[in-house]
Amino acid sequence: MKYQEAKEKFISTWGSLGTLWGINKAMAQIQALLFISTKPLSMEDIMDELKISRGNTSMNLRQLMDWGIVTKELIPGERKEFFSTEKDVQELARHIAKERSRREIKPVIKVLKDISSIKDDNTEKTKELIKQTKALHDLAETADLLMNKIVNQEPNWITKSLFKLLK
Amino acid sequence: MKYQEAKEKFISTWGSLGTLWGINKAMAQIQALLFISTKPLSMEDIMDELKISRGNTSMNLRQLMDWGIVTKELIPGERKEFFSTEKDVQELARHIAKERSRREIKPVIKVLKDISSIKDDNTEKTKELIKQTKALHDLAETADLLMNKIVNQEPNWITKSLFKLLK
DNA sequence: CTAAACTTTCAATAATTATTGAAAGTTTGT
DNA sequence: ACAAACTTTCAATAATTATTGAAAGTTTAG
Repeated sequence: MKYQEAKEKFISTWGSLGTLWGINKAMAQIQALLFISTKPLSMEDIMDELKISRGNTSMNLRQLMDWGIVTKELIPGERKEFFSTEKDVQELARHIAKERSRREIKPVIKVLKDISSIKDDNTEKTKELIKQTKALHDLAETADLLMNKIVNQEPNWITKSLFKLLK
Repeated sequence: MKYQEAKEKFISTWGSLGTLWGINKAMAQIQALLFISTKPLSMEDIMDELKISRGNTSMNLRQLMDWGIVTKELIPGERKEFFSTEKDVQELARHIAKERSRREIKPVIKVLKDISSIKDDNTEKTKELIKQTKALHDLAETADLLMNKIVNQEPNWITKSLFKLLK
C-alpha cells in the first residue's frame, strides 16, 4: 500500500465509521484529512482533496468548529482562512466524548428522570414504566459520570483508566 | 404527566437517541416498547402501538434478535410469535457494547493497523500519516479493551468500575 | 470608497435510508 | 394433504438527510 492509497483508505474508513455513529460523512472526512495533514488547509485544499462543494465544506467546517475539534488558523500574509484539527488523539477523544455527553446524553438523562417521576397509580404497567426508566436513568447517569471521569484524568487518561480497572 | 404520555415520550425519546447514534428509529422504538411492556408482545401488538407496517416490524425485530437483545417467546397455545427484550439494563448495555465493538470498532482497528504499517518512505506526509493513524490505532485499541473490561465485570459492572476509578 | 478575494447561506436537487404492502414462504391443526 | 394463520421478503415508494451552486454577505488592500 502506497501513501495515496493509504490516505484515501483512511479518509474513507473514517467517513464510514462516522456514518455508522451518526456523524455526517463529509464532516468525518474533513476531520480525517486535517488529522493527517502536515499543515493547515484552506477551503480550496479541502474541496479539491475530497471533491466536495464549497458550501458543503463551509458548513461542515463550521460544525467541526462548533464541536471544538477544528480551529481557524490565520496565516500571516494569506488572505484566505486555513483550518487545522486537534492533533492529539487523546484531546480529540476528550472533546468528542464531552460534547456528546453534553448534547445528547445529558438531555436524555433529564427526560428519563422526568418520566420515571410520574405518579405511581399502582397499575402494573405504570410500575413497570417507572421501574425500567428509573433503571435506565441510573445506568445512563453512572455511565456518563464514568465516561467523564475517564476522560478527565489527563494526560494519558485512557491508559491510566485501564490500569486502574485491571488492578 | 400521565401513563400514556410518559410512555409515548419514552418511546419517541429512545427513537431519537437511536437515530443520533446511527440506529434506525423503528428498531429503537420497538426495543423501547418491549422494554417497558409487562409481557411479551406479538407483531400485531407492536404494529398497532407504533403504527408501523408488518414488513418494517418483521425486519427490525430480526435485527434486534441479531443484536441479541430481543428474543422470540413461544407462548403455549398461541400460534403467533411473541417477543421480549432483555429487561436487565446492565445486560442490555453489555450486549450493545460488545456488538458495537465486534462489528464496528474491531474492523476499524484492523484498518488502522494496516494503514499505519505502510512502508515509511521518509517523506514528511508519510511520516505524519503513519504517526497519526498509529496514535488512533493505539487509542482505539485501548478504549475498546477498556470498554470490554468495564462491561465484563458483572454484575453491577458499571458502579464497580466507577468506584475503581474514583479511588 | 471600491473592487477583488474570500466565506456563508439557503433553496433546489441528489443521494441515502427507511417504510410500505402485497406476494411468496412457512408452519400447524385437522 | 389442505387451508388457515402467521412471517418473511423485496421491489416500489416515501421520508430524511446530505450536497450543490449561485447569490448574498463580509473582509481587506489599495
